[in-house]
Amino acid sequence: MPATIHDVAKKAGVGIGTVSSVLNNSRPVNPATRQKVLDAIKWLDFVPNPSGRRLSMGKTHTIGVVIPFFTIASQIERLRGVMSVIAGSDYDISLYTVETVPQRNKVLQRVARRGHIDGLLIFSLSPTEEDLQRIKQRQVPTVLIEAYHPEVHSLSLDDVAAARNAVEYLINLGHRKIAYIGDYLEDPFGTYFSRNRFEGYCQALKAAGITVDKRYQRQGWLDRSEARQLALDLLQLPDRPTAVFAFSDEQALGVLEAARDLDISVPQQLSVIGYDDIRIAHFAQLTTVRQNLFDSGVKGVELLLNVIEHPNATPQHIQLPTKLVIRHTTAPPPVMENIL
Amino acid sequence: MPATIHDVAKKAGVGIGTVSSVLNNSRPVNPATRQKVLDAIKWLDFVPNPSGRRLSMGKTHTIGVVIPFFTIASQIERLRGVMSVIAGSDYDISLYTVETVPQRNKVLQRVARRGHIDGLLIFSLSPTEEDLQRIKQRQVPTVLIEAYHPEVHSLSLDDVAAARNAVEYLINLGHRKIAYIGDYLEDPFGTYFSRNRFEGYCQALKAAGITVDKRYQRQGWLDRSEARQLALDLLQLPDRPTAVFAFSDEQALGVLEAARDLDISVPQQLSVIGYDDIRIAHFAQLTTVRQNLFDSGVKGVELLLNVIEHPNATPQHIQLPTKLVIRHTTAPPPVMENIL
DNA sequence: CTGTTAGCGCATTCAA
DNA sequence: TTGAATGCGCTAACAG
Repeated sequence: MPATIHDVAKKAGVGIGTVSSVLNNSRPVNPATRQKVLDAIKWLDFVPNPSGRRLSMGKTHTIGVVIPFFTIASQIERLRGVMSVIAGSDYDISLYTVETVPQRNKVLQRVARRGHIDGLLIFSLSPTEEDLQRIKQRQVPTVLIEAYHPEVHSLSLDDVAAARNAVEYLINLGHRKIAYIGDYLEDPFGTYFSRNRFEGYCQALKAAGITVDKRYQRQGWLDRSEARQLALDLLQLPDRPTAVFAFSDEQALGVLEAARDLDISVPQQLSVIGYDDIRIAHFAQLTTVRQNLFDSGVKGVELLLNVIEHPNATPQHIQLPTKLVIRHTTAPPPVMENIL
Repeated sequence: MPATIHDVAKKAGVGIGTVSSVLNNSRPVNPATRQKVLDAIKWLDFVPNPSGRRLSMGKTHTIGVVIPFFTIASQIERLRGVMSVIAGSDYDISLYTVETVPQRNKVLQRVARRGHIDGLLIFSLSPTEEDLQRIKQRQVPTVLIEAYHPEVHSLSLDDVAAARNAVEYLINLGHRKIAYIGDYLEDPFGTYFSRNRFEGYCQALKAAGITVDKRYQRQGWLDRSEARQLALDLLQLPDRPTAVFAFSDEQALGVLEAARDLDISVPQQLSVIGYDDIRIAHFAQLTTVRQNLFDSGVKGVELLLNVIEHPNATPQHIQLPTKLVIRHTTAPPPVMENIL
């Protein structure tokens, strides 16, 4: 059995209060006594049991990180950002991945409460009204990343503008037949950004007087292989699009794979734009909307740590910048098309 | 403040022992009483405080997962495997990423003890003798994945054979000038597999009577951009290699990027083999040594859960299979070379 | 400056 | 079948 604070106290010939004091610097201790305690701690290889400490202090020193779509590279980049700041703090990270609705509910209903975690960092999941009531009632410090609710702190992107921007770029290159491959507009997790990106896509088309063509829209899971199937279908249309705007880099990569399957050269015959700028995007030379994913994780925990200290602060909503990164999967549409 | 077991007991008009009994099914409870308790629990939205439970039971219901090189895609795949089985258990995951030696030590010295976690899953980090003494002395159930020590349960690959196999494949294609780009043979974390893969590389060359040429060996961090630099250098050698065997897919991708920078076509002028078969490898059409990463995570926790139940089992060492996946970055060397 | 004690929330033992 | 009491390891308040 590991040593306890009592063992240390006995070994050092002092009371446990003194040991606790040197452990936490919670009150002045005579240097000589302190040294005795320190020696005992070292001798016994003592580290305080966190459960005892938690119970006593009513703090868990743990942050719950809730991540859906864990297969998606962008989530990992965010998590890396989170870990980089946590490593320098005295918090632990409890990881909750969400792949199904029951999992989502389990986390939000059972775990998201005081006594379990000190704060909750939620990626890409916008809380429902019901969730929100729970969170507020339980007073769990919460920060959303890439999600939004007016009453919860959040970091998010101006998805509408970013998507509109990307599609405008395609239009300026001369494209008219621009397809959209995205997530389901209404997904069971209650995300909202698919709607926003689609909205931006529509806005750009309308502003340019291009009719929004249903045939050029496809929905699927945030998954490369599914996007590939959708793109395969899309690219075999009699009047196939000359450009595709994808909801995410993962899906854009699926489109690139489909183009390769069909011997359609990119960007000569087909332009592709993604979203996120995950690390593979660079390798694939993908034109994409960059969001600084690592940074969003860093900023997210920093905000959460702040909220834990000041629980009653009014909700902040930080907009993270995006930027269109032009690489080599976009070009003007084939000339043939323009002549016809 | 959240409801406690006392609140439930009062609300239901019973003692806390009874509440605990229905919570844990630890002893028979009269159906009517049980229902009263259940109603109170639901009414109060009560979930037991884990710190209390932990302290009382001496179990944390938490598994620590230690992951170095978190930027590397292969680690994420393993973690996904871990999460997939944890989701169905009543364990939580505490994530510890290790990017520096102090971080490594902090985890192994402070966190790796009973009372903090019930078990430890360590990726890609072989414990030193000193680490081992600590682990054994503290009796922390531990499983290593892609690492090895005779006295700790482990899942690993026959790296030597897998690497030899890959290089033999290159030799059979006709290559003679085969370079190796790898991790540092002695890294500060105490991994060992870089040595093994390098050993396999050397074995294959020697068996074919090819001299192992120092000029064709490069070492760097497990990182794509660094591998790219190394490859840039390698490929500008006066008598440049016709094939590169990389320690990991990440590094192989760096080699591909370097080849692209230098307008060297793959596989016509240069063959490249990676290791891991991370998801990008498929997109990049990379020939690689496949290890089932997701599965290694699954098997790893399953073993750990088992060890937690049976702490005194003799150490198991499971060898995971590998397989050379031939895609489109390998081909016979350029004909010119053979003529000369 | 320091030892003692109460209490954090729970599981579990001992009585009843 | 159940209630009350004990202790898990710790922090913090209290008393000296």
